[in-house]
Amino acid sequence: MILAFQTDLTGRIRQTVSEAFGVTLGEILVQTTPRLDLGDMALPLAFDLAKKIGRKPRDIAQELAPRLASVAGIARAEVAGGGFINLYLDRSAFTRRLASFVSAPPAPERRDGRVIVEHTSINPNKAAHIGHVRNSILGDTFVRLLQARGHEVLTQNYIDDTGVQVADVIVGFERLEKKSLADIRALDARFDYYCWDLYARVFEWYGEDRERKALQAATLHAIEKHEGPTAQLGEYVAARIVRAHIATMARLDIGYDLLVRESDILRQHFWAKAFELLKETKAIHFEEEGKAKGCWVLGMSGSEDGLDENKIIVRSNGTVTYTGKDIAYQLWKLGKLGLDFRYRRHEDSTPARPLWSSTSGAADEGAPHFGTGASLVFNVIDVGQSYPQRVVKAGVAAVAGPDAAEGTRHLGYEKVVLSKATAKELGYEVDEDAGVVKVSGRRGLGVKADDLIDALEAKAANEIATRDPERVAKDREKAARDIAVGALRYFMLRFSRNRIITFDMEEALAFTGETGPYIQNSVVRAKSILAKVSAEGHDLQALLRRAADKDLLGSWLATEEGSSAWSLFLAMARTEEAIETAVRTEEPSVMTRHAFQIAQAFHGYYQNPAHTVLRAETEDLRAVRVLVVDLFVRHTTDVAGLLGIPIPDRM
RNA sequence: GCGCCCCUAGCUCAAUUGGAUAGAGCAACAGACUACGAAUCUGUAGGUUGGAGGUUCGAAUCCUCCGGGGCGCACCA
Repeated sequence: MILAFQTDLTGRIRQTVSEAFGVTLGEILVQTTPRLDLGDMALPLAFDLAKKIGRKPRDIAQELAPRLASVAGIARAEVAGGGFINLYLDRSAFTRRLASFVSAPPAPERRDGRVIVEHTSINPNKAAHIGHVRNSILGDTFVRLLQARGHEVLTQNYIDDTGVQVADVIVGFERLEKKSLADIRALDARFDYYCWDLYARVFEWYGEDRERKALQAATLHAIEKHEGPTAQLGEYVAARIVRAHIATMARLDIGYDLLVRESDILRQHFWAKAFELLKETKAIHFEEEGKAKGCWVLGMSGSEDGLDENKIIVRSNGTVTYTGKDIAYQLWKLGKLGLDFRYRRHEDSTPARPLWSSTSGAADEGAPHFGTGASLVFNVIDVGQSYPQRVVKAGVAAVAGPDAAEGTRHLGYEKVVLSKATAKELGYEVDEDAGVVKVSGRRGLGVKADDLIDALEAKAANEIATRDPERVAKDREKAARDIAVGALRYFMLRFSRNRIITFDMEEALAFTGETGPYIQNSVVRAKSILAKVSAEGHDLQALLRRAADKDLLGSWLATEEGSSAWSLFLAMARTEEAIETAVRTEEPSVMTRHAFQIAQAFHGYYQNPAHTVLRAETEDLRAVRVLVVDLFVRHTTDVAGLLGIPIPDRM
């Protein structure tokens, strides 16, 4: 609710400054003050103005402050420091505005143009691990934030079902285990876990005899040709693993609208079309000599980032590289390819969350048209892929122009490594000199996503059992699931994207301090207060109406208790701003900190025994306290929802 | 060699993108349950922001140099 307020405010400031100094201001920065007793908002604009009109910042501030004090919603304005103008809000009016906003949040204004977010995109050859979890949680949360900003979002998960990683597992099944499709179908072990081990074994097996590595290329070729038993096997294995990944991510409340399979990109001849476009626009050229003789290369020298490099797109044997396929895919996302997939409903589609898949078979009737193009595309891919992502962007720029390239965003994030302690705990051999341990799919080294979630659930169930032994098992399990999800999502989001996360089991399992469960706990407590007040015969609605009185609120907010509540109100009002910042800076961690700050403000308020609702000295006090708790519950449930953090009934 | 990222309290991270006295969590220490559930709260201690220069009203943030660590620069994906 703060954005509309600030828009009004900056409009008035612009007008006032223009009248007083005849200067038109650009962007007007509205900041927070270091401490609440210095005011609720701070304006550093006198510093900029000082340069423009050649006067001292403090003098300018002195002159402006009294004029701003008359703006609606501002109680008073003071000059502080070298020339800050600090604004004190009309707490009563602001709180009433907040209350109506929170009890009936307006739908965000719809923005033009569709946004595509691609995330997860795990190779379909083994179980998901913690690195993938970071990707998916980051992407899913960003989707939620975009939607909260009014964007229409299409969430995609790219399935590289014709890649070498799948081929490796197929080599394992065919050569190492001598299994047929029927044998594999009959496997009733956890399939993604089975393949995790098999994949590691295949690399050991390759290592024993160099000749064996040739099987990888042959198998890949068979899969790409989409003929014969090996290709059938590849299709089956990839599809089954994808379903395992979907199930894993569903535990974290992560879903998709569309799965795009690389095999369909090949069979719909997306690349052939993209190749034409790249040639037409002279984005790529044929290399007659030198290192890349006989290849089609994309020149990067003319690109904006000034890289003086060439990237091979078509090999001398005529096959296209992954980067080339990615350019085709990216052009499709932007609606610039002129081709579309056919679509079928996926097996894991539900009425609540429809899921579609690209297909080269028959299209389902009534399937949506996903290929109409997006104005903005976010690719959630680890930061190690920055270079190929830049190449893709350069290709897009050449074919579709600078706007399309600008709409192609790499939402990069650093990797997740294991702490030494956790690696040891998992039974891996650890080099004593190493500070951390890198995960390695080839060596089967890493923490599987489902194992991690299981561990979190077990720990949460344990905690509940010690605190609340009477609790029935079913109820306990549901709460444990919610807590596990809250803990994991918060943990993966609280770091900036460019931070390497050193994953430590003990740290990830923590439920105290700056964690998801801290936020969940604050809301659960608040809800239990409301339930109790209601159970004692108080009418919550009547109390809320009573609290809405302007004078009652005004005088109470001036008290010490009111100030404590005020800091909470102000924090809640800033949610809109936090969402805007998180989306603009493409940094979801902004939101976790914001949520934590709100929860912390509430804990600070309600923990004070002098602020008890049940034993309130007067009905007026009970009324305003109910207002605090009620607003907090409603609002924080929504904020947690933006982070994908569920609120259990009890915990 | 070239490019990108990181270095902030003992540890893990923030700092509204150049703003006020650099803040949180964990760990440590001292307190608070006869109080709407203590997964909580209150307090104490902890800093030459890797180092040195520079830019300006103002620098953790921008520039230059140096040091330490990580990643990328495939006819792999």
